[in-house]
Amino acid sequence: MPAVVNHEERRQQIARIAADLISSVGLDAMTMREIAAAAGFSTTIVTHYFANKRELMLYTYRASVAHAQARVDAVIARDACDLPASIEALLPFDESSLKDWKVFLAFWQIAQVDPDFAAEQRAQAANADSILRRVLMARAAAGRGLNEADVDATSRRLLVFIVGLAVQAVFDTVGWSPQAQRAFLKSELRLLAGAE
Amino acid sequence: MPAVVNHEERRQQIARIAADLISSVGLDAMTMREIAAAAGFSTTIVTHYFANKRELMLYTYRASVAHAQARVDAVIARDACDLPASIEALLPFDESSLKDWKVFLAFWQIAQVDPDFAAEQRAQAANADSILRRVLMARAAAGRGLNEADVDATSRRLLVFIVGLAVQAVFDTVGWSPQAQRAFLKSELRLLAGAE
Amino acid sequence: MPAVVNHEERRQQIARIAADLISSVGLDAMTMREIAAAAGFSTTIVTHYFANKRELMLYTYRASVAHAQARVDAVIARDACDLPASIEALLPFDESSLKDWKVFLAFWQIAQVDPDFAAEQRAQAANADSILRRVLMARAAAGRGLNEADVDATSRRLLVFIVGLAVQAVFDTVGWSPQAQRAFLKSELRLLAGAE
Amino acid sequence: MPAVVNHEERRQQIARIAADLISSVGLDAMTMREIAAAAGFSTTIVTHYFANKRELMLYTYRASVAHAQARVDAVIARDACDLPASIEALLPFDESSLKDWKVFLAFWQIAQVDPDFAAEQRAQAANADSILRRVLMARAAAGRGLNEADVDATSRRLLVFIVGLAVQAVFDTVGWSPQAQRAFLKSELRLLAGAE
DNA sequence: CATGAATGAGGCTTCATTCAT
DNA sequence: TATGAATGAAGCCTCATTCAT
Repeated sequence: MPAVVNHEERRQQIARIAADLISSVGLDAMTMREIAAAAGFSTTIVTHYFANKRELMLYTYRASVAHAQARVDAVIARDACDLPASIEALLPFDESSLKDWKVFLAFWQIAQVDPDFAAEQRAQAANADSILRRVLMARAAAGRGLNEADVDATSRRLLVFIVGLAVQAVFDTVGWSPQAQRAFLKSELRLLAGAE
Repeated sequence: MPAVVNHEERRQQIARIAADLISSVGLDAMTMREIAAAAGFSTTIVTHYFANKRELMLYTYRASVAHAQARVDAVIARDACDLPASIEALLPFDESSLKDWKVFLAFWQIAQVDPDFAAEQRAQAANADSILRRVLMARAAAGRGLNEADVDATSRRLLVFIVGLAVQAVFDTVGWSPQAQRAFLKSELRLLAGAE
Repeated sequence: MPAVVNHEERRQQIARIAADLISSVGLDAMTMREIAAAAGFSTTIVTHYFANKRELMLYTYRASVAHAQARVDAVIARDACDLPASIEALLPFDESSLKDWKVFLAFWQIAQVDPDFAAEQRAQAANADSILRRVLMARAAAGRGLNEADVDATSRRLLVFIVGLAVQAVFDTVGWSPQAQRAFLKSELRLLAGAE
Repeated sequence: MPAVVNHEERRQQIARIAADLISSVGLDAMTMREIAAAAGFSTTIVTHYFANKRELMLYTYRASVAHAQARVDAVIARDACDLPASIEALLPFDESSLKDWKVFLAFWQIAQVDPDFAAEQRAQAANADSILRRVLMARAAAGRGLNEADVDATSRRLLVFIVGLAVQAVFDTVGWSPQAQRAFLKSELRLLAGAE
């Protein structure tokens, strides 16, 4: 009997290490060798679980996107109308989400010139947008907040807000502490509410 | 007397080529060889004008920042109170500014782990903020728009808005045409004006 | 299981090739490429077994020192009092020892400015000295030759003699044939014996 | 009228700088660039005075040999029979002669594989030998010391002694201070005198 | 006489990858 | 499944040298 190894689990483990390296030493320093060393494996094993470095990177990118998705899913499962919490789930509020954003930024560089990574980026944006829209619709249906006609524009505004804030927070974790982000978010939402 | 060549001019020429390569084939594909080939020079000449690839990259980054600065300076020289035009000057409205933003995004990946590039990023953010504040102050002094007390919060909001919008525009030039950006900006400014 | 290759053996094989190149075409012409070509391998394999060219050079230096050590050890194992044979084992008497001396001379240039190579040179000198002292002491104990009080001065004299002769022999293999070296050594030892 | 520059003087100046670099940072680090920088000149000027780096190196080698020659000439001019002083003039007794020996050792590496440098090395050895012979002959003629029949063997012995001692002194300037060298030389000469 | 510009060759090293075991 | 061996491509950089001024 061969050694029992959960294939998908291993891929996730490797991708997690890759993400750690990206956020700690940068995308350029994330070499196959470094990943293998950090995992305690031989170099060849990475090739065994991923055909390419490219595939590994795509997998890592998608994994980070999935993390964000999971975070916001958990919020919505609790309260489908909780807009502030949904947005917070998408922002770099804790170490884990900050790492994901660092991965995002790192891959944006590739997404500019690589169709597959660009598609992934687009999918991520579309997904975030649909999440926001769903929450906004739920709120509209519940009579809380704006009417359905403004959902489109508002979700778009919020996405721009989220991306802009997250980028700044990545580079200035001190100035953009969770509290600072929350306060800023609150004022933003107040502004939007007042606009109605 | 040696051959007459403007040293600084050559550096700019090389940096321009580097920026072109970054925005067209990506930062990773921007090799010394590629730059030299694109310039029609030998590989060694790049080292002749830049001690390192690192120095060349820093120079290229700073040059792109300077472009944006020059654009907004031109606007302010015309009318120090023109907030919409100032912001447009900072957004990826044309091919030239779009290229600059692509360079920014590319270097963000490095800025995450390299202190010098991080400093450059911070300087850029601080500079954009001070520009926005100056315009806002001028407007306040002219009695147009908000009072001075809100300048801080507003400039911060605008910067987040600009970054968030620019990032999206880089990845979706079709959806975020200049017209779309301008319309979005107008609604944003209206929102802010209504908030007073 | 991986391909069966004795790691240490390979390193020795590569170092031997390096030494061959040094003595045939010179230290400067001993490039990684040349080594790989001479070994019939790809360039990268040298890096596979040695982290640096520097490490490879140090290893090569040490290997040559070890050769000399092994030669003299063999002599002493046969007869711990055989001073002439011990000295001959340290001189460039045959092709093999001549090659070692060429390697020594080549690395002396580096030892002048590099601490690690300088340390290696010092260790080699100290080692040769201790060998000579041991033989001299054994002879004194056996009642053959000088008394113990003169061991220090004599070993020092012999070392100077060996180095001076070897250097000349390296540059004039014709004038300093093994026979010539042996005759010269004999007269030197007679001189020392007469001095008692 | 062109600028008055003594061609030969310039060559010597450059060679002196080259020798300084060799003894301070090593032969490998003695690049044309470094020489030019140390001289305060442009790189091209070195090429202007020396066709090749090779020519410059040969010139530097010969200059160092000439230094030693000059030192011993001065001694002989004072007293053609002063054997100890003649030998001291050939040993690394002061900073200047030590630097020359460092240059010698550095070029030995090249002399092993380059005919021209090898010829230079041979010429140097022959020259030192003839110097020693001349002094020994003068002493024999003056009735001081050995008879003419032993001149050949003795000069050869002394040359081996000088080279062996100098090499050690280069690597151990502390252990082989001028005093230590002088003492060692005195005992060597006594040994030779006693052998008669 | 002297310069900076420009070149081409080649150096070491690193990387992702494939192969044989 | 997992390994170390081995490869080839490509990276940056340095050097000595030549050219035009």
